[in-house]
Amino acid sequence: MKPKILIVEDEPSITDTIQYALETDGFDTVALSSGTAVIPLLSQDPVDLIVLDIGLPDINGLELCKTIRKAHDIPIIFLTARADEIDRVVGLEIGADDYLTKPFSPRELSARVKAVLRRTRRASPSTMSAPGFKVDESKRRISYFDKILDLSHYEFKILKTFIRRPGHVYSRDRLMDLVWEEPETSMDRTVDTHIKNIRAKLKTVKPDVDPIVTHRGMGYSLKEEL
Amino acid sequence: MKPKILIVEDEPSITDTIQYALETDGFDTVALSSGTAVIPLLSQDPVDLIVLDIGLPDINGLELCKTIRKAHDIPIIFLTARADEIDRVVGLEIGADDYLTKPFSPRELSARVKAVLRRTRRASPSTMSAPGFKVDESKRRISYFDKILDLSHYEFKILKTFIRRPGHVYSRDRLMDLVWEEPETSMDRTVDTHIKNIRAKLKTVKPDVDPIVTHRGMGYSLKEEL
DNA sequence: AATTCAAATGAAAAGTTCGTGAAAAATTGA
DNA sequence: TCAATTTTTCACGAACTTTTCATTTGAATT
Repeated sequence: MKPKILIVEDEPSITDTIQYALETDGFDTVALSSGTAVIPLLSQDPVDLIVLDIGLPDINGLELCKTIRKAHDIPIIFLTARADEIDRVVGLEIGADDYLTKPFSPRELSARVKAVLRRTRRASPSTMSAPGFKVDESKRRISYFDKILDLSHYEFKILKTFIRRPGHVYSRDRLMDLVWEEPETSMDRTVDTHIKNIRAKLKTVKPDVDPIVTHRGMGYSLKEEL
Repeated sequence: MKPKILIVEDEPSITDTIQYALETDGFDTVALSSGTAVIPLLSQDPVDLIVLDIGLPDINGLELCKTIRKAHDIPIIFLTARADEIDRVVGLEIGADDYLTKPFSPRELSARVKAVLRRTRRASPSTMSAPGFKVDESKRRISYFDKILDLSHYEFKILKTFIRRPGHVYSRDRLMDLVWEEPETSMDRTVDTHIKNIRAKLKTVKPDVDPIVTHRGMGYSLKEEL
């Protein structure tokens, strides 16, 4: 069962190099030279990881990433020519799983792919986990120290988002983007209130710890360890 | 630049074996026979990885691990005599980076050390580094000699700016431009005060050096080397 | 050594952001 | 439809951050 990697890159020479390196290291690969074809492909051909050039000519890579993330739970590694784009990519706005700045060695890319897969593999088979948490996607349930939480729709989605990347700091805006269908809706303390409710529910299980960390002026994250 | 490995193990024969194996493979080693000495040592002598026997007589290995993790961002490999302790170690509670059950071959340990170092070197995306600094953009954390700094929003951004270009001298105005959303609000000693606070926090980690250099009449920069 | 002036410092004031409870609005489902 | 539940809004106090300012320190120049 080789993992399948989708490469989205408009320059053939780079695509070739990557493809060769990844296949040598035991991956299956598919390559696309345009961003618009990604979504249609994903819906019929599941892949395990996407290597995405954000400097594509036909589409904004960041937007594409958002779109992918809306519907799929696939790790994404970014390629970028400009080092200063990195902040937005890796930081709050998008949440890439990793990135590489051109030029890079194919070997390095392959190593990153392996690392990201190793990291997310554990998480994927429908029970993702962070300290004490288990997510059962099919039953739409999250348990916390083996106690099933009674969560509302939004609470579930927010908590799932946190669990997917423990330690990652999500701004309120970013959470809105990820969790809400229509993120434009003006919000005041909406996210805060949901966090409050989630915290209250977690507290009934473990009264002495709060696994949700507030980062003043930045957002919230889940503790990586208790 | 050999990576330095700290070995915490109470049985001298094992310590010797490990030490020999690791040094043969090009690592620097330090050994401690008691757990209580670990924290004091870490604060003055940064190491790259810890090999920790959880069956130490003087201290609970799991607790020690937690304590280390509180303040430092160092990978840990566990040694244990009892295979059934492993579950708790590798599972959610602690998050060891790897483990070995006694008896093990020194060669095996050395291989694991290399693997963990390789993995963690790359693990966190976006770790820019300057002398002793690591920036994890996604977790909004900066560590200084592996100690995680507790920084406010502006402190984080200012320090990140410095780390991006060690040695580069930033005027107060330039810093304002780069870090503040609305730089028009020019005030007098604002930047100075933030620098003061950052310095204070860095000092708690390394009291004897000040990595921030003042350039009279010009601005501030970060030392390129300590 | 004296002078000068930028920088460091401590402390207080001003300004933000968060957590919270309660109530209003929207949604769901019987 | 109506009641129950979920989601959003809002206002307030507490906690924390940022800014201001007066004073001291200290480096460079004379």
